[in-house]
Amino acid sequence: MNKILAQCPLFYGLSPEETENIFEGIFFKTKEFKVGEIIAYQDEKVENLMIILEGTARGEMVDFSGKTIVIEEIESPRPLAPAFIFGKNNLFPVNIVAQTDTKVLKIPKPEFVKMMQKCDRLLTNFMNNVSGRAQFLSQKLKFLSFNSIKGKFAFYILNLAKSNNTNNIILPLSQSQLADLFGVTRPSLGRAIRELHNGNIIRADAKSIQILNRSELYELMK
Amino acid sequence: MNKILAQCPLFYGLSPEETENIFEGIFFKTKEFKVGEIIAYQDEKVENLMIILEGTARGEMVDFSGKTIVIEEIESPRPLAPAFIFGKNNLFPVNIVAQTDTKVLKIPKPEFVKMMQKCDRLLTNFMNNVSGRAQFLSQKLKFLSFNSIKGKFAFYILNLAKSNNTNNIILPLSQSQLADLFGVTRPSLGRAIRELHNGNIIRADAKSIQILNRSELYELMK
DNA sequence: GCTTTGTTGTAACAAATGTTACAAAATTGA
DNA sequence: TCAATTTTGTAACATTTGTTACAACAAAGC
Repeated sequence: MNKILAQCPLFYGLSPEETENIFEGIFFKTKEFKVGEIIAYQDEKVENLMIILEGTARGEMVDFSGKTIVIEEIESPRPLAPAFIFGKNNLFPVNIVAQTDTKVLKIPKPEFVKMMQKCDRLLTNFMNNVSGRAQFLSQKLKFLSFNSIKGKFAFYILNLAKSNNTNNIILPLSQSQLADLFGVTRPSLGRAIRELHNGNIIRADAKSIQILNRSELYELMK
Repeated sequence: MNKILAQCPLFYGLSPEETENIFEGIFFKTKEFKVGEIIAYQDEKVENLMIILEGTARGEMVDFSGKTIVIEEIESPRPLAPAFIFGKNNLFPVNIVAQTDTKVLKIPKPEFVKMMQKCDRLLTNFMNNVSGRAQFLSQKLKFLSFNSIKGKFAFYILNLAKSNNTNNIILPLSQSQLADLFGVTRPSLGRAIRELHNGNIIRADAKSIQILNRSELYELMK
């Protein structure tokens, strides 16, 4: 088991011996699920840290109509919904279904707290995991907050320009991919780019973009 | 200081003596800022847990709708950007500005880790805080993913109906307030409600809503 | 009662974006 | 090289939402 766990983000940087040590005196169990079985139910309280040891699971979002949509695949060895173990509303956000036969490690929450107190590496790994998720969501929300396509595009190319420290950018994605990323349609994005070009805010030629008027771009992000 | 900290979410449930104890042997410092001074810069690396002991600070945040940027006030005693201390991209998400003269407690990250390992209450308090934020963001993002006004409204009233277990709902907010919540304009929301009414999906009379066709509402949420 | 204030209903028009469709250009593979 | 595929440019039209404005109505306070 410890070999498997070494690949898990929560146990990064820990040798099998250290991991062995952390589990010393800790109560935990493993449980197996057949294909299609539900590992955890939406809105069920999260009482354990669950780590997939073998197999694959998927998070199914069940909408009101009962029609299911697959959102995410969780491969071994990865924790299930780590951001929902603590917090005020610590319920599984979605149903978790076994996509193959799976083996799951279950550690009760108080036991996991003990483990983190024993090992600062485990503590920071877990923190990094949960915080990383909060940061990811925060970014995504910020991105959604630019309400126009031009605003999103402005934000996008200004970031590219910042990291390259230049006014000339080569778009690393096709317009279709960008449109998907922005959650808009491809022709709409194309039109937005064209309008920025015609307004002399950027010069756009296929994948190559030159920034002509930075302050206008900032303006669009408001 | 310990009296102040007792009011801070991270130190909930801890007596002044326990708090005293946790700080034993921990390196930390306090720093004071005048009105208008910048306490932390956007994109600056977060190396310390910072807690406002006196005064108020403000940061710019995205609101519920994701559309308007509002100024969030951070009053003492509260931690600054706790979700950005750990994680891969641990940079301050926004500028944090002193709104009054403020006094800030700074605890270096490794020292804070030590503190959490000493005290499981502090550990779970911190976890609850960060996880709570991830859960909050997750909810907001889900809400934003309903791209039409009708979809948002459908989601809203179905949730109300679920918690009351009925088809008859009294809206607890005015249309203006709802519109703000959804990040849309009041007439647009009014029109959406009217159209649902005319389509015999709901019966709407001022604040009173009756659900006539659930499956249509589910459909709108896609 | 009356006035004030806030809430709701509604309409005309503007702006932004989606939808569909097609052609030109670029890229890729054989 | 050449055909097939992907990417890009663009247009016409539909849909959604925002903007502005005003009237009807209700609630609250005097």
